[in-house]
Amino acid sequence: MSLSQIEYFVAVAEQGHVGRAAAKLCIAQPAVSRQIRRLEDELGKSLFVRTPRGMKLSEAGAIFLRRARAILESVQEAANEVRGTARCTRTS
Amino acid sequence: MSLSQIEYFVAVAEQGHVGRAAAKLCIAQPAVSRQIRRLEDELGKSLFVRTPRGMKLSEAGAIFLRRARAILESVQEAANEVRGTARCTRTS
DNA sequence: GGCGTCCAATACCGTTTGGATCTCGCGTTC
DNA sequence: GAACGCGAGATCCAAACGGTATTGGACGCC
Repeated sequence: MSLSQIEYFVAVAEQGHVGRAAAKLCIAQPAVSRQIRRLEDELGKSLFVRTPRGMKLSEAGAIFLRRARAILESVQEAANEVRGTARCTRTS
Repeated sequence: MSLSQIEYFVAVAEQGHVGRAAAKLCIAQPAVSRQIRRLEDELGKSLFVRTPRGMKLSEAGAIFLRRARAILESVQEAANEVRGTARCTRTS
Protein backbone atom coordinates (compact mmCIF):
# COMPACT_ATOMS: atom_id res chain seq x y z
CA MET A 1 0.00 0.00 0.00
CA SER A 2 1.30 3.43 -0.87
CA LEU A 3 0.27 6.96 -0.15
CA SER A 4 -0.57 7.56 -3.79
CA GLN A 5 -2.95 4.65 -3.74
CA ILE A 6 -4.69 6.13 -0.75
CA GLU A 7 -4.75 9.50 -2.45
CA TYR A 8 -6.23 8.04 -5.61
CA PHE A 9 -8.76 6.11 -3.65
CA VAL A 10 -10.01 9.22 -1.90
CA ALA A 11 -10.22 11.06 -5.19
CA VAL A 12 -12.26 8.32 -6.81
CA ALA A 13 -14.49 8.04 -3.79
CA GLU A 14 -15.15 11.75 -3.90
CA GLN A 15 -15.73 11.94 -7.62
CA GLY A 16 -17.56 8.71 -8.10
CA HIS A 17 -15.71 8.23 -11.37
CA VAL A 18 -12.27 6.96 -12.14
CA GLY A 19 -11.95 9.22 -15.13
CA ARG A 20 -13.08 12.26 -13.20
CA ALA A 21 -10.67 11.50 -10.39
CA ALA A 22 -7.85 11.01 -12.84
CA ALA A 23 -8.52 14.39 -14.39
CA LYS A 24 -8.48 16.01 -10.99
CA LEU A 25 -5.23 14.27 -10.12
CA CYS A 26 -3.80 15.24 -13.50
CA ILE A 27 -2.94 11.70 -14.47
CA ALA A 28 -4.42 9.25 -16.93
CA GLN A 29 -7.44 7.13 -16.16
CA PRO A 30 -5.83 3.71 -16.46
CA ALA A 31 -3.21 4.61 -13.89
CA VAL A 32 -5.87 5.36 -11.33
CA SER A 33 -7.87 2.33 -12.30
CA ARG A 34 -4.90 0.09 -11.79
CA GLN A 35 -3.87 1.51 -8.44
CA ILE A 36 -7.37 1.15 -7.09
CA ARG A 37 -7.40 -2.42 -8.18
CA ARG A 38 -4.09 -3.12 -6.51
CA LEU A 39 -5.26 -1.54 -3.34
CA GLU A 40 -8.32 -3.76 -3.40
CA ASP A 41 -6.14 -6.76 -4.08
CA GLU A 42 -3.92 -6.00 -1.16
CA LEU A 43 -6.82 -5.44 1.19
CA GLY A 44 -8.63 -8.46 -0.14
CA LYS A 45 -11.87 -6.54 -0.45
CA SER A 46 -13.66 -4.55 -3.08
CA LEU A 47 -13.65 -0.90 -2.13
CA PHE A 48 -16.09 0.04 -4.87
CA VAL A 49 -19.11 -1.31 -6.60
CA ARG A 50 -18.65 -0.92 -10.33
CA THR A 51 -21.72 0.40 -12.04
CA PRO A 52 -22.04 1.29 -15.69
CA ARG A 53 -22.31 4.88 -14.52
CA GLY A 54 -19.24 5.03 -12.34
CA MET A 55 -17.92 3.76 -9.04
CA LYS A 56 -19.89 3.58 -5.84
CA LEU A 57 -18.27 3.02 -2.46
CA SER A 58 -18.81 -0.41 -1.04
CA GLU A 59 -19.21 -0.90 2.69
CA ALA A 60 -15.56 -1.70 3.10
CA GLY A 61 -14.80 1.31 0.95
CA ALA A 62 -16.80 3.59 3.18
CA ILE A 63 -14.95 2.35 6.21
CA PHE A 64 -11.63 2.78 4.51
CA LEU A 65 -12.45 6.25 3.29
CA ARG A 66 -12.54 7.75 6.74
CA ARG A 67 -9.24 6.16 7.60
CA ALA A 68 -7.72 7.18 4.32
CA ARG A 69 -8.57 10.80 4.82
CA ALA A 70 -7.15 10.74 8.31
CA ILE A 71 -3.93 9.21 7.05
CA LEU A 72 -3.44 11.78 4.34
CA GLU A 73 -4.14 14.52 6.78
CA SER A 74 -1.63 13.11 9.23
CA VAL A 75 1.01 13.02 6.57
CA GLN A 76 0.33 16.61 5.68
CA GLU A 77 0.51 17.67 9.28
CA ALA A 78 3.69 15.77 9.86
CA ALA A 79 5.33 17.42 6.90
CA ASN A 80 4.15 20.86 7.87
CA GLU A 81 5.20 20.45 11.44
CA VAL A 82 8.68 19.40 10.48
CA ARG A 83 9.00 22.13 7.93
CA GLY A 84 8.25 24.60 10.64
CA THR A 85 4.82 25.49 9.43
CA ALA A 86 3.22 23.92 12.43
CA ARG A 87 0.52 26.46 13.31
CA CYS A 88 -2.96 25.55 12.24
CA THR A 89 -4.06 22.83 9.91
CA ARG A 90 -3.91 24.78 6.70
CA THR A 91 -4.10 22.25 3.92
CA SER A 92 -2.33 24.41 1.40
CA MET B 1 7.00 10.92 0.56
CA SER B 2 6.11 7.27 0.72
CA LEU B 3 5.10 4.85 3.41
CA SER B 4 8.32 2.91 3.01
CA GLN B 5 10.30 6.02 3.66
CA ILE B 6 8.40 6.57 6.86
CA GLU B 7 8.90 2.96 7.77
CA TYR B 8 12.62 3.16 7.15
CA PHE B 9 12.86 6.37 9.07
CA VAL B 10 11.26 4.84 12.14
CA ALA B 11 13.55 1.84 11.90
CA VAL B 12 16.66 3.98 11.73
CA ALA B 13 15.45 6.16 14.54
CA GLU B 14 14.89 3.11 16.69
CA GLN B 15 18.15 1.44 15.86
CA GLY B 16 20.36 4.47 15.74
CA HIS B 17 22.18 2.94 12.80
CA VAL B 18 21.36 2.78 9.13
CA GLY B 19 23.01 -0.60 8.78
CA ARG B 20 21.24 -2.02 11.79
CA ALA B 21 17.89 -0.76 10.53
CA ALA B 22 18.55 -2.18 7.09
CA ALA B 23 19.27 -5.58 8.59
CA LYS B 24 16.05 -5.46 10.54
CA LEU B 25 14.11 -4.44 7.45
CA CYS B 26 15.83 -7.15 5.45
CA ILE B 27 17.10 -4.81 2.78
CA ALA B 28 20.51 -3.43 1.96
CA GLN B 29 22.02 -0.48 3.76
CA PRO B 30 22.35 1.92 0.80
CA ALA B 31 18.68 1.58 0.03
CA VAL B 32 17.76 2.78 3.48
CA SER B 33 20.39 5.47 3.34
CA ARG B 34 18.99 6.84 0.14
CA GLN B 35 15.39 6.83 1.24
CA ILE B 36 16.26 8.66 4.42
CA ARG B 37 18.12 11.24 2.42
CA ARG B 38 15.21 11.73 0.07
CA LEU B 39 12.84 12.12 2.93
CA GLU B 40 15.10 14.77 4.38
CA ASP B 41 15.33 16.46 1.01
CA GLU B 42 11.60 16.54 0.64
CA LEU B 43 11.05 17.90 4.12
CA GLY B 44 13.88 20.33 3.73
CA LYS B 45 15.30 19.41 7.11
CA SER B 46 17.82 16.98 8.46
CA LEU B 47 16.07 14.32 10.45
CA PHE B 48 19.30 12.90 11.83
CA VAL B 49 22.66 14.08 13.00
CA ARG B 50 25.30 11.91 11.41
CA THR B 51 27.95 10.86 13.84
CA PRO B 52 30.80 8.48 13.20
CA ARG B 53 28.98 6.18 15.57
CA GLY B 54 25.64 6.12 13.86
CA MET B 55 22.61 8.34 13.44
CA LYS B 56 21.13 10.48 16.14
CA LEU B 57 17.71 12.05 15.84
CA SER B 58 17.76 15.76 15.25
CA GLU B 59 15.07 17.97 16.76
CA ALA B 60 13.05 17.88 13.58
CA GLY B 61 13.59 14.13 13.52
CA ALA B 62 12.22 13.73 17.02
CA ILE B 63 9.14 15.67 16.08
CA PHE B 64 8.66 13.67 12.95
CA LEU B 65 9.14 10.36 14.72
CA ARG B 66 5.99 10.67 16.75
CA ARG B 67 4.01 11.55 13.67
CA ALA B 68 5.60 8.79 11.68
CA ARG B 69 4.67 6.16 14.19
CA ALA B 70 1.12 7.41 14.30
CA ILE B 71 0.87 7.29 10.54
CA LEU B 72 2.14 3.74 10.27
CA GLU B 73 -0.22 2.69 12.99
CA SER B 74 -3.13 4.34 11.23
CA VAL B 75 -2.31 2.51 8.05
CA GLN B 76 -2.20 -0.78 9.90
CA GLU B 77 -5.50 -0.11 11.56
CA ALA B 78 -7.11 0.93 8.33
CA ALA B 79 -6.01 -2.26 6.65
CA ASN B 80 -7.09 -4.43 9.54
CA GLU B 81 -10.42 -2.76 9.82
CA VAL B 82 -11.19 -3.22 6.16
CA ARG B 83 -10.01 -6.80 6.19
CA GLY B 84 -12.52 -7.48 8.86
CA THR B 85 -10.11 -7.66 11.76
CA ALA B 86 -11.61 -4.56 13.26
CA ARG B 87 -11.80 -5.39 16.98
CA CYS B 88 -8.92 -4.14 19.03
CA THR B 89 -5.63 -2.83 17.83
CA ARG B 90 -3.93 -6.17 17.50
CA THR B 91 -1.04 -5.65 15.16
CA SER B 92 -1.12 -9.16 13.81
C1' DG C 1 -32.14 -3.53 -33.56
C1' DG C 2 -28.12 -0.55 -34.83
C1' DC C 3 -25.27 3.37 -33.44
C1' DG C 4 -22.97 6.72 -30.59
C1' DT C 5 -21.76 7.77 -25.87
C1' DC C 6 -19.87 6.96 -21.45
C1' DC C 7 -17.68 4.28 -18.38
C1' DA C 8 -13.83 1.08 -16.50
C1' DA C 9 -10.49 -2.51 -17.67
C1' DT C 10 -6.71 -4.43 -20.37
C1' DA C 11 -2.43 -4.55 -23.42
C1' DC C 12 1.67 -2.76 -24.50
C1' DC C 13 5.60 0.35 -24.06
C1' DG C 14 8.86 3.92 -22.19
C1' DT C 15 10.38 5.92 -18.04
C1' DT C 16 11.16 6.17 -13.32
C1' DT C 17 11.97 4.36 -8.89
C1' DG C 18 13.91 1.09 -5.67
C1' DG C 19 17.14 -2.38 -4.23
C1' DA C 20 21.69 -5.09 -4.56
C1' DT C 21 26.58 -4.98 -4.99
C1' DC C 22 30.86 -2.81 -4.82
C1' DT C 23 33.59 0.88 -3.34
C1' DC C 24 35.21 5.03 -1.03
C1' DG C 25 35.76 8.42 2.91
C1' DC C 26 35.79 9.50 7.59
C1' DG C 27 36.56 8.61 12.61
C1' DT C 28 37.77 5.77 16.25
C1' DT C 29 40.67 2.45 18.45
C1' DC C 30 44.48 -0.09 19.42
C1' DG D 1 49.56 3.98 11.08
C1' DA D 2 46.75 -0.28 10.32
C1' DA D 3 42.29 -2.20 11.12
C1' DC D 4 37.58 -1.77 12.12
C1' DG D 5 32.83 0.27 12.03
C1' DC D 6 29.90 3.34 10.00
C1' DG D 7 27.40 6.01 6.35
C1' DA D 8 27.49 7.70 1.56
C1' DG D 9 28.22 7.50 -3.50
C1' DA D 10 28.29 5.02 -8.13
C1' DT D 11 26.63 1.61 -11.03
C1' DC D 12 23.68 -2.07 -12.59
C1' DC D 13 19.33 -4.45 -12.83
C1' DA D 14 14.49 -5.53 -11.80
C1' DA D 15 10.07 -4.04 -10.43
C1' DA D 16 6.62 -0.38 -10.31
C1' DC D 17 4.38 3.48 -12.32
C1' DG D 18 2.30 6.21 -15.77
C1' DG D 19 0.92 7.17 -20.73
C1' DT D 20 -1.31 5.93 -25.18
C1' DA D 21 -4.17 3.07 -27.65
C1' DT D 22 -7.70 -0.22 -27.49
C1' DT D 23 -11.31 -3.31 -25.93
C1' DG D 24 -15.67 -4.53 -23.68
C1' DG D 25 -20.00 -3.65 -21.39
C1' DA D 26 -24.21 -0.81 -20.36
C1' DC D 27 -27.27 2.86 -21.52
C1' DG D 28 -29.88 6.29 -24.46
C1' DC D 29 -31.46 7.64 -28.89
C1' DC D 30 -32.86 7.26 -33.58
